[in-house]
Amino acid sequence: MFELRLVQGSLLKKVLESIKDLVNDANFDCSSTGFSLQAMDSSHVALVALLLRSEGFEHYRCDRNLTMGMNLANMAKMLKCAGNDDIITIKADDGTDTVTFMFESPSQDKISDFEMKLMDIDSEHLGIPEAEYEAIIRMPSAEFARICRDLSSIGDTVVISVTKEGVRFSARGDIGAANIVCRQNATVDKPEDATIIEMQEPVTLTFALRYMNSFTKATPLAEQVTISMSSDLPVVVEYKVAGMGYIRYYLAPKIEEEEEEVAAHAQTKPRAETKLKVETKPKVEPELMEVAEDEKESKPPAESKPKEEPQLLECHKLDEESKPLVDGKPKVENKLGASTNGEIEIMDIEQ
Amino acid sequence: MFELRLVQGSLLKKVLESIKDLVNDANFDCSSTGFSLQAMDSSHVALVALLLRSEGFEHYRCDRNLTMGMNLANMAKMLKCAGNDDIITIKADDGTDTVTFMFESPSQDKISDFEMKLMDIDSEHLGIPEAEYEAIIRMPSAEFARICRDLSSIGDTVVISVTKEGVRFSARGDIGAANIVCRQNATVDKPEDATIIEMQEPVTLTFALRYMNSFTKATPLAEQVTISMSSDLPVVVEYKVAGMGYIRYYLAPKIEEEEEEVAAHAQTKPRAETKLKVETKPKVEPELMEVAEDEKESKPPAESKPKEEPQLLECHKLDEESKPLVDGKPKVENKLGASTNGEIEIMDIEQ
DNA sequence: CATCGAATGG
DNA sequence: CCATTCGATG
Repeated sequence: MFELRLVQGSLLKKVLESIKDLVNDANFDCSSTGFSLQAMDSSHVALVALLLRSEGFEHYRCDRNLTMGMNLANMAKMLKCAGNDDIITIKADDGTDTVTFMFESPSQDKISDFEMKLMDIDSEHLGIPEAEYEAIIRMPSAEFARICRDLSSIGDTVVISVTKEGVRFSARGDIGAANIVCRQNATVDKPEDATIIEMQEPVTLTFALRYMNSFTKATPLAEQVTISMSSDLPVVVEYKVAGMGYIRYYLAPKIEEEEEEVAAHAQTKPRAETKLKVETKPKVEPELMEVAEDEKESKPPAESKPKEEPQLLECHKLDEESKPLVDGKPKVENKLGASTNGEIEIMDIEQ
Repeated sequence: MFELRLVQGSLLKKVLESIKDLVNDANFDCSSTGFSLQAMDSSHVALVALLLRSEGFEHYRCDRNLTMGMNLANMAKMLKCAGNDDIITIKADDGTDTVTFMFESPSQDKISDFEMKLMDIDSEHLGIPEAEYEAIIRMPSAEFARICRDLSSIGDTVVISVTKEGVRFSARGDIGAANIVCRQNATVDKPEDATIIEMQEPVTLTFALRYMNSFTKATPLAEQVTISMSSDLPVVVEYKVAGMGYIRYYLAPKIEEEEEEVAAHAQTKPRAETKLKVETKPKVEPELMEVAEDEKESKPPAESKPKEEPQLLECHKLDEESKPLVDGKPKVENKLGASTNGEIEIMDIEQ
């Protein structure tokens, strides 16, 4: 039996709004650790990783690991029926192929339950590599969203360049070219307005704005966004889910051409789409999740540190032999970087 | 070299929103006097005249008169990328065919620049006639917009009748007829709510609501609108741009038929479109611009008074022999009425 | 269905 | 002044 209860139901609503445009169907992995999802977008260019840790819920019970395949659009539809102040309970009994969403109004005067059929989804189980990122930008999520939206009206592609002075977002297209430069401004006493750049090495990468704009659907979840970049690695765009975990989006960079070429190119023919290639992991290697320390201190993937003895959890499917938990709150190390299967590879398609 | 800097960038954004629906491509005329534009709408029925005087900018530099052909939709797109509080700088270097829009966020933490290609536009250089208007209505712009919108749901055409008692806007169509009468109410202590009618002669004119509704896109620019009318002359709908100048829209009246005929007509066949015919002035007669006194006192074209020796400025193209300026702030009289070229003529098409 | 613009609330 | 939401449009 699986049951979770979330008093701040609006969080779950926002989470679904943040991923439903990118992914049609996906498996939610339920374990004693938490409620999580990893999925590629339908065109296999981007990847979403969601983690909602069990500690973030007011009630959380997961007798056995379990995978629930859901149509995210339908799930979002149902969650839209919850008031923003409603308490949401998700329940799945063993041996049924349905999940139930329960919504309690704050006053307890209205109680709804919505039952949804589960789906059997070919689980491409994804290994997400950890990396040391050369540059990590932390900035107001609304500002990032605005920049991506603005640049979309100029071109399809954004070039993000990080230097010590700041970060530059550039686009060009038929009607002209644009550059937006954000200076570091950590000195603000309002931390939510800060723009902070941690840079080991200058990095310049190119991305499809279409996906960036999908990512920014998560803006309502967090006032700040973290953008982690390394040469030739997928960018990680992370939004924290307050007190519970995160949504991370991964997007492979477009293969860089020479600057001049890029410019000329943009005006003559569309650029080839670079795909984020993730090896599908056929239920062999257990899927891993990170349990980070308190939100305020947790760092982007690059900086997560091993804390305790790794606890492997098979989240992909029910596993009768799943390993014992550590006093009910298993500490699971992020083993992503160490994984030999399921690496993300950059593959240049069509060129 | 040409450069202007406007601290209240939202003004420029609004200006473009006010004209981009009416005009596709247009030449901006840059001179030491200011930044201006005259253009007919794409169907040659209406005319827009924009003037932003150099004194209205925080910085204004125009070494030589210069014409910049722009696609207004693209320009509007770029300006949309400026925040409402941003400072906007427009720059054009000599010998380039591009213009650069720079946006500085109030905190200076974000600086954007957008480069746009200029176009070579057949400049129909328009002479705009001045006239003594028989009736001038001054009223809240929002109220005027509301009236035009409301009447659009009844008919395609508005009849505006000015009498001493007030102004009547009428429309009729398949579903019925509507009359909206606004009384003069100058007594209000809130001047922005006042409706003032200056009338020498009762006037009744008929206009296509479609264009009126385009004009009201300028409503956000000014709390008051001025509507100047004379028999058989184009109406002038003017919105002041605070501290800088104006946008004026000109629209030729439809040829009046007898009231009954009009009613019957409207229900049987579409009315012929009356076109605003403007003689294209092939760079012969210098284009003139009005430099009005302080905004609060400046009057619509009909009432502008000669103040000093007229100063002619060739704004259409670089003119090495342009006349000297009066102590750097040229006072230019509106010579529109005196112009012998480029008159607006009413021409009844197709009937 | 999706995207864009307008109106309203924080 | 910015953000969200709703309505309208292609």
